[in-house]
Amino acid sequence: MAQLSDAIERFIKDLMQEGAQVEVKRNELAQHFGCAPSQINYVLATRFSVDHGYVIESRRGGGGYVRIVRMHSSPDGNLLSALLNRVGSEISEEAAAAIITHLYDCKLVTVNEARIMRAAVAQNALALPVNAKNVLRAAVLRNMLTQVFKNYEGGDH
Amino acid sequence: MAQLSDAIERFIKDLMQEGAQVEVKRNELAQHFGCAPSQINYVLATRFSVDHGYVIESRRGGGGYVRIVRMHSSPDGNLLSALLNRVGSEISEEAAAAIITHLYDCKLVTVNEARIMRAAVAQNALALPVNAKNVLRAAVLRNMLTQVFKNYEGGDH
DNA sequence: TCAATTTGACCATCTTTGACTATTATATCG
DNA sequence: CGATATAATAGTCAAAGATGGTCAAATTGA
Repeated sequence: MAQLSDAIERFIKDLMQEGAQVEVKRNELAQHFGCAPSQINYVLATRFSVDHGYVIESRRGGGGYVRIVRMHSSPDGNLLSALLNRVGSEISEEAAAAIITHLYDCKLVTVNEARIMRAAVAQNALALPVNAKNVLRAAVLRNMLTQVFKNYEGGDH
Repeated sequence: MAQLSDAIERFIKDLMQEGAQVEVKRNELAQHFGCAPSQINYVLATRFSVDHGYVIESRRGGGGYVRIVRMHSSPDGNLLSALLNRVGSEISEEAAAAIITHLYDCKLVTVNEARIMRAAVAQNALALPVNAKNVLRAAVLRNMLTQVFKNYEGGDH
């Protein structure tokens, strides 16, 4: 069997031929392939993860959707994964600041963006026991990093 | 399927093109879209809340109306304290996002900065029980807000 | 056998509708 | 004229509908 997941992956990538993002209805797609809706999530999780260079956005309820966004794939293609990896599950304020500065040095963020990011992961932003702070800081930083690498073409929000 | 709520939101915003306020008849609007009158209230509540920068005024009875007023805030020193106040000790992701969008509308942050900020306060950035998330989110947001206003006064780009 | 895939039951969130309530203007009655 | 009934609006809230998400068990293919 030609691997359902592969077929769905192919289908989505074809849809993305032009444009860095595509929007689908989970249920419609599932019906198109005659499979369980959650199969779609499986494909997204295994073939369109951040490590694969994609970000998924979705919305539930009436008029819901699933949007697959392809991130920059320039020389910085692997940088995100590398950085996310480096951040890991917890990180100190200093290390976080260093990573942010690195982003700035690479011209991936502006001075102001860097400042905002540092503010988000500063000690006093996290009112918790220190070790917990590091876990939290890592989560916040990972989220911001992913955002920085997103590629919205002409997108607006 | 064109998302009734989105269509109504669009319609109202188009009406507001010129002018900071617009007045409509709830029932007429509902009839125009062929929906229940309370649908209008839903749209107003979810897309024209105070956090989104709007205020709703209305009057019942004969000649009744619903007036949507866009708040305008100047980037003066009071806005920061107003916002910090609004954030308080805890805040939901939606409210935080709305505040950030407001900053963007006021040209106090760029699109990218706004995106980074939203990412920093997103649900999945905070791996904790929900109520704790709100407290944390408030702290992170307050820190970023303060930073944004520092940039503004320091003026440096 | 084992890892990848597929499915299904149950959960979370957003939207739409409708029944019931509250308020205000206008017509009517004494 | 003043009190009251009636009509015209808008508001609330909870249930139903429409999507998407999660997780673990079942299945499959190498």
